[in-house]
Amino acid sequence: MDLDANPQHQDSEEKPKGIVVILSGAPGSGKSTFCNDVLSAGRRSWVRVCQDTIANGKAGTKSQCLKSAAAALKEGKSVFIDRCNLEKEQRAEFVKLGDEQVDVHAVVLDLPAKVCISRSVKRSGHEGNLQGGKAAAVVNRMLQKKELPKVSEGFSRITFCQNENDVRDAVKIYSNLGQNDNLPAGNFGQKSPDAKVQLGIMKFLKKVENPKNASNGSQGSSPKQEIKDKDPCFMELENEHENKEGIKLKDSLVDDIPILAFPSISTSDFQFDHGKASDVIVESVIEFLNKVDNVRLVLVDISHKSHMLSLVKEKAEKKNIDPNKFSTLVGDITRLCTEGKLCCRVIANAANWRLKPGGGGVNAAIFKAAGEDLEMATKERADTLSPGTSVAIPLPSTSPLYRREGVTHVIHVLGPNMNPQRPNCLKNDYVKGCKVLRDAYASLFENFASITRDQRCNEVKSSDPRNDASKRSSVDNLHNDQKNKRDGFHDSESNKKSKPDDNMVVYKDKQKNEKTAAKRTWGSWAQALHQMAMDPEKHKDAVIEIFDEFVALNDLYPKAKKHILVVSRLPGLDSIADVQKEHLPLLKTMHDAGLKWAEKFLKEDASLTFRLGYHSVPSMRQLHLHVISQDFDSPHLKNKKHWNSFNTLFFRDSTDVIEEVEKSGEVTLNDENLLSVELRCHRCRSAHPNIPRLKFHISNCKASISSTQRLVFASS
DNA sequence: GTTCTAGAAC
DNA sequence: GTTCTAGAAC
Repeated sequence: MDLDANPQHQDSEEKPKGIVVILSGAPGSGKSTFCNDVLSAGRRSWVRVCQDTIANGKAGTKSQCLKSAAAALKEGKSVFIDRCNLEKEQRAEFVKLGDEQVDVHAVVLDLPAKVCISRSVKRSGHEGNLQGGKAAAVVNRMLQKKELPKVSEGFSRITFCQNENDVRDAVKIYSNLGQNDNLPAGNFGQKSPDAKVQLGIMKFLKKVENPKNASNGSQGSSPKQEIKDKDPCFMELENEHENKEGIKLKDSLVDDIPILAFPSISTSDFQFDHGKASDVIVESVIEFLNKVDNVRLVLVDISHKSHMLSLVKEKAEKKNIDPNKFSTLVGDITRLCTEGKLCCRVIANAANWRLKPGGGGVNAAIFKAAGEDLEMATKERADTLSPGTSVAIPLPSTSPLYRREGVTHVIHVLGPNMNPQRPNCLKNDYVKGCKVLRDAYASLFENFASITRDQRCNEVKSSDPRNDASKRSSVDNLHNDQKNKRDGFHDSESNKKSKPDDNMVVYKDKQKNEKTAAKRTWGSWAQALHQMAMDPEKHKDAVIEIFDEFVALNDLYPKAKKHILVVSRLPGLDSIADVQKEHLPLLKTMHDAGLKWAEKFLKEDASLTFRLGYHSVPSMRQLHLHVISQDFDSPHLKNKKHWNSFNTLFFRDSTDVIEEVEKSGEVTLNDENLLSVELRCHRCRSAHPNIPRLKFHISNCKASISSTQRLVFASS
């Protein structure tokens, strides 16, 4: 059902409606190209109102744009508003151009930050004159304030484009629009509100957003108002220095709302009517959200053109369901976290009654992604499932779905079957069908609620060891804040708090022993640390301290002003993957040694900040703790892998490692895929297209480092 | 882990 | 043409 691709002809009696299309996108997102492409198709009389050129080819004001747009509409033309329009407030005046005769659309060019930055940086002679090195900073800052348009702002149609293909499709749709055509209303192509980059910062900025601006109620055109009226491109350039310190990450931006991602039940292979199913989903969601606070539900479908998603989204909007509590999301439910869309601990599976892998669709995908662990864990809990019920399966931490995505529970749900080819077909009995489907969702949500209750309970219990850790040293100003990560980007770590039951611990230990039996092999170049640890006397040049349990040495290729390694001397303990409970005293000794060095360096230079931790998958053999200052000011930091190995969850803070081993006897390690994620500043989380630009940025960024990391500062 | 370098990206 | 990345070899 390609609702959005087919223009609808208006009744010839009716006067054709005008359209205002408000483009929304960062510099470099392709707004001007979009307009020009549509204009050149020439099927409708369009006017492009561009703030960058409105004053005789030069930049003008918002009110000039409004005037010009209104005039064009009066002449029966349709209008593109070509300015960034990233924030609701910046769009509001333009939305008011709409009336019975004029529809207001939004086209959101929500392309990856990296793409916009690269384009902005390289462009020359762009009308807005946003070029060169400042572009990256500007684009990042603008994206942090991004508020995606909503129908409730007054748009009749919103088209979201997340990549070039989406843009091409949208251009096609508007290009094909004749003077007497209009387009169906609604949202098209939207991802979850969480899918955007830098959500954490955005949320924070919203929360504390400049109290000084809040009082801006003046109607006249004060100098302040004039700046406000300018397109943010300009504002950012003019105010860049003032704004530079504007970003401060705070604990308050962290939210820890349990999320359930679930597929639509019964509407795929079981052929349940989509209209009825979407009603049931929306009603069930409302009922659940009325009972339970502080949870989020996300309906997920892998297809961009999902009929179910658009139906549900439309109905949810009509019912005014808070989009923060319930939303729809296009994505692979088995890869939501690694795809950067959503990190949730609990996912639902549209299961079959035998609770067996295979078939197709979501069921096959989830069983495949979770591996044998899920099959075994499922078998322990249930053999079959009746329609209208669900069963929650705790996922063993050895499951790839747990390790990679942070999923702690899979809830199998069985809905009603309307497919005569499958068992227990209800033969079109939708009275019964709807009831069973309602029961299925109610059972699913109830299971989810009970899991979150358990997890919350365990989180309270688990807070103690951390306090112990912080008592270990006077300089150990470790932040014992919530561990939840701010950006939802690779958030698996915060998911590891659920306390497994005793059976699970036994099971996990067994798996671990099997795993350690197959040791990894190390190349010749990976032996250097091992050799130094075994025979430190021979390496006096690098070694700075020798004890029975460990040696400390200067990293041969330091990635920051101060970067040392504390290397264990225990034979056979090659990496953090080999660590078990018996190694806890060693880990603590190494941590204390690392802290002592950090303290020493801080006495020499109090401006430094340190982090102590391990690489999830080290390149060098022999367990070693990195003690590294957070300036990352070093010519040896040359590539993406270097950066990401210290600035993603690939780097495991020593304190967290100790805590996890104390609790569960092993450490959660994160995937090497993290080494290739996009480059982000460790302070303000802005994205950068390449290493040289990132390094330039971090040399200037003054934002404070996230307190979710275990930092060591100078004690004052 | 680094170095070297082809070729992609700019 | 220059910059930057990523894969192979060590």
